[in-house]
Amino acid sequence: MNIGEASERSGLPSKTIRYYEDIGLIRPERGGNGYRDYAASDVHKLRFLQRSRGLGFSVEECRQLLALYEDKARASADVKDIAESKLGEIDRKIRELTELRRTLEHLVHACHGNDRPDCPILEELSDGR
Amino acid sequence: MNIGEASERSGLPSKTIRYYEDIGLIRPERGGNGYRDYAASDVHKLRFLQRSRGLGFSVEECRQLLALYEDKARASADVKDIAESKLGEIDRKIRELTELRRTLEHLVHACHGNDRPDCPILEELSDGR
DNA sequence: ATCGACCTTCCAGCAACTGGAAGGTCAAGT
DNA sequence: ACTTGACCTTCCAGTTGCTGGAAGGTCGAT
Repeated sequence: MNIGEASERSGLPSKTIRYYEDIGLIRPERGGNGYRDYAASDVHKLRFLQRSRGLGFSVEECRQLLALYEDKARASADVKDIAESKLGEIDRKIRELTELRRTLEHLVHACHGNDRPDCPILEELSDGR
Repeated sequence: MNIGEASERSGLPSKTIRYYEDIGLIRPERGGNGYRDYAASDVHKLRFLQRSRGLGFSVEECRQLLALYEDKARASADVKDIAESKLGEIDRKIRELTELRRTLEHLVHACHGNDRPDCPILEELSDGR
């Protein structure tokens, strides 16, 4: 199947699929006309990539997960390790954002938001009390 | 003052300060030797940038905030608008990450994490039940 | 004089794509 | 047979916000 159909079936833009090939994540066959020719198993991998990227795994982590996925003798602990460290990262990000949110909300509440120039937000950014 | 001192006082790496100049956020004087020469007001702006970047504002938003900061006739509502939309963005990100966290945690819990190959995480990534 | 710490510019690279140009191919319609 | 338009190809450049390094100039102290 051509890249357009692989794109539709995997939910990834063609550009992204070509990019994934560039960085060695997939290797589709080529037809006599030079067109890429995707097998069902390629589409399967693309969907795998689409989902794992969507779960916040980096492309490099996806590469590892894909390798584990294809290694029929893998230990599930290896996969779990990756997922757990990603979970930790997500937790860290959520904590950071929540902290940010608190600060910003505090500032927004303190600001009158009228047409006069005095603004606690700018004051805070300026002198960082 | 030289860039090294401006860096220390603002908390921004020299590289970043030069970059901010490149993209037109600040314009320090130059000494006879070609060295950048930062006034106290420049350092003030750099700290402003350091704080607003830290609060999650993009460089372009920082540019707007800085312009408002320098416009003594600004309306505080303009600043509040920017801050509020940023707050909305942060909320969206937190929601997304929380959703991600839930899915990932579910998967991690379902996986035995032993040395056998069966792994619910890979299964989910593969067939996306 | 010379050393090290500073400063300068420029070029390249990170992640993970995305956009566009220039051109080849294919299937359908006339 | 010819043309149209949708598809495909490669390659180059841009995005965001820096960061690293190379090659070279300058400064202050010894």
